Amino acid sequence: MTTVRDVAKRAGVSVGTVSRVLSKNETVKQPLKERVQKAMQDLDYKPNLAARALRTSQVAVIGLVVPDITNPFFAQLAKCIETEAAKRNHSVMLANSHDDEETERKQISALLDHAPRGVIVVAASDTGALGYETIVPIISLDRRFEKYPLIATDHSDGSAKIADHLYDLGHRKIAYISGPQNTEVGRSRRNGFLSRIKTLGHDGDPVTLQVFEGQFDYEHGEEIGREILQSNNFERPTAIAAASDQLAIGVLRAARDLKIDVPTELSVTGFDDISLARLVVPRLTTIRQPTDLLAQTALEQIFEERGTREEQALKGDIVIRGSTSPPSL
Amino acid sequence: MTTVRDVAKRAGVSVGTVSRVLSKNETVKQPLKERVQKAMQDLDYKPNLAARALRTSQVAVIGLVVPDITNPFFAQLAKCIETEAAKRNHSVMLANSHDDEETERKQISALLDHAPRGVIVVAASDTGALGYETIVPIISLDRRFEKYPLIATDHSDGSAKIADHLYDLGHRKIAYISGPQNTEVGRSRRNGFLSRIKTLGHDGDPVTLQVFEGQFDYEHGEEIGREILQSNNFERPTAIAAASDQLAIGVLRAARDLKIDVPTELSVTGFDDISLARLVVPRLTTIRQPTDLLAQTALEQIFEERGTREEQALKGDIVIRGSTSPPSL
DNA sequence: CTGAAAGCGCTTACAG
DNA sequence: CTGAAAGCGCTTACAG
Repeated sequence: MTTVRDVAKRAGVSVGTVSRVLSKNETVKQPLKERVQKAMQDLDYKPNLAARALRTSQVAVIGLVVPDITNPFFAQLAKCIETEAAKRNHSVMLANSHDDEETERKQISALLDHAPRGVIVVAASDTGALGYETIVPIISLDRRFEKYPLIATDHSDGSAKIADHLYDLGHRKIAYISGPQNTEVGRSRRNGFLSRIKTLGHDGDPVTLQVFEGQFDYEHGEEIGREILQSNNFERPTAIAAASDQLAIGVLRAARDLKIDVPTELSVTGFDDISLARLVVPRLTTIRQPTDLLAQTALEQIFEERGTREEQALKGDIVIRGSTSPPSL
Repeated sequence: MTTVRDVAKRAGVSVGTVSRVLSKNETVKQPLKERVQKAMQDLDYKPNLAARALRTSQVAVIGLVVPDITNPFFAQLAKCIETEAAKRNHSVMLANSHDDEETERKQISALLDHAPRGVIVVAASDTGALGYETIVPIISLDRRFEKYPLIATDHSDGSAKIADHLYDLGHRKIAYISGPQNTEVGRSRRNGFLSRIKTLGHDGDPVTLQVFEGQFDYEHGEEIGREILQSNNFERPTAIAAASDQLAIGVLRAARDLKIDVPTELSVTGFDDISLARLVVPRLTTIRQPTDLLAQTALEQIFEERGTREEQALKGDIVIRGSTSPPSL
């Protein structure tokens, strides 16, 4: 293991000087700097990160806690965060909360023990809390954790876009499958959708609306989808808007099982635009969450020097694909 | 920040003793030990991991490099690894190689700088290499990295099981879509399938076989699937075995587009058993990779003290679902 | 602009 | 069985 001492010796300078060129401190003059850099190269010097961390109480790591990395949307988010962190020469420590508050608290705590540059949390629920203060900046991503500033897609706006789209197509009997109402995302998406539909129904034709609730996953989509579609034909909606792509894909599966054709007999929409959304049959109309931008913004907030970290809501765009069409008469 | 000194002072012992109860060194007698533990609790003491790392040249972290965390199989693997690591109070540092050797090398290098307990690599390709030695144990998972011991499913055995299944159902015109042949997984799965089919065809009815090659992803499955299925009916195979679930799901999509019913007109099989496999329409017959066991074994190898790290091939089971049936006449 | 030196918080031989 | 002390490799005031 070569150390600053070895480098200093070879370059004929003090360890302080070596450290200063390492930290890109501009006070070291050109000729000396080059000599040191050459010595580092010759010796294939790599700084000991633990020693640096001990001195600076800071390690070039970003902690990331997600409910479940197996969820395609969180995987997408994790990938973007890793990419953004790498641009700043930071590594990412990943932990799953398994949608459990207690596990979440422990995971965050474990990450904080490493003294990371910051922690990004996609919260398991609304009520999770750390229970103590920390100097490490914490940012909520997609789903708010405790009091920490949230970077997220404007769920309400996105859902309203879906409402507009379905209404414009002519749908007047619509079912909405919301996410869990004990989460902010679940509520925002639902409120955004419902209030827009109500406005439209008030100003124009009346709209018949059914609302259901479930976890954001495939299984609930399939189950609730079947429930909705098995009601007799007269009551059956012509469109189902789901609060996530996974829910929507579950609905597609239920429709297929019941021999209900999408989109001729039923329109289906999702939210997120996971990569699967354009692979299912038919391809899913949905709201694209700007994952790159979410990740980028979250990282920016962490590296924000002036301590003015703030909430940010980013707009998502609607992506219209084959799963929606005008209702058949 | 409370330190060992604070704890020592409060407990009326030396810092050495505090450190010894911390490291579960059994030499500290019961009464003293309890006094120290009480002091730690009272002061809410948390050890400084950086300081510990500096002394021991070791941090409680497992590095994990995957080609792309967005790939559902790797996400599954990552989740299991995180769970296993947590059992040993280790955190996981995640990096994506984006299927690029150069990035992979850099990512592994960056992880090694943190002096982790071990690094697990799911290689991007066969030819990637680190180019230098390290004392940190490195384990290849699923796809071999350089010379490092590989923990993987017995791909050849799994593929042979698929071959048996299709042959037993009565398929005699079969297409195989292999993964990239510059990867060991790609080759093992292909060889396992082809050699079993050839044996069966030799001992029993002859089998007509077409072989294609692509990346392991959805897009290639769809593209190659379309190519296969658009050949005139006479030549069209009655079954397509794909080297991964993602490929198989792409094939399902192509079949759907071409109005070819699965399984009545075409049987389709995958490999991996990603969670999506039981959600597509129809549900996919595939080989279940024992992800928990893979993760567990990889971790065991890393923590193997006696330095006798060894290769291991774990059997995968066939999961028969709706995407396969006897060929129609 | 550069060097000498202190010290971050821990672990671990070394005594006793 | 426990304490006193050295030292891991770095960064950063403090001098000069």
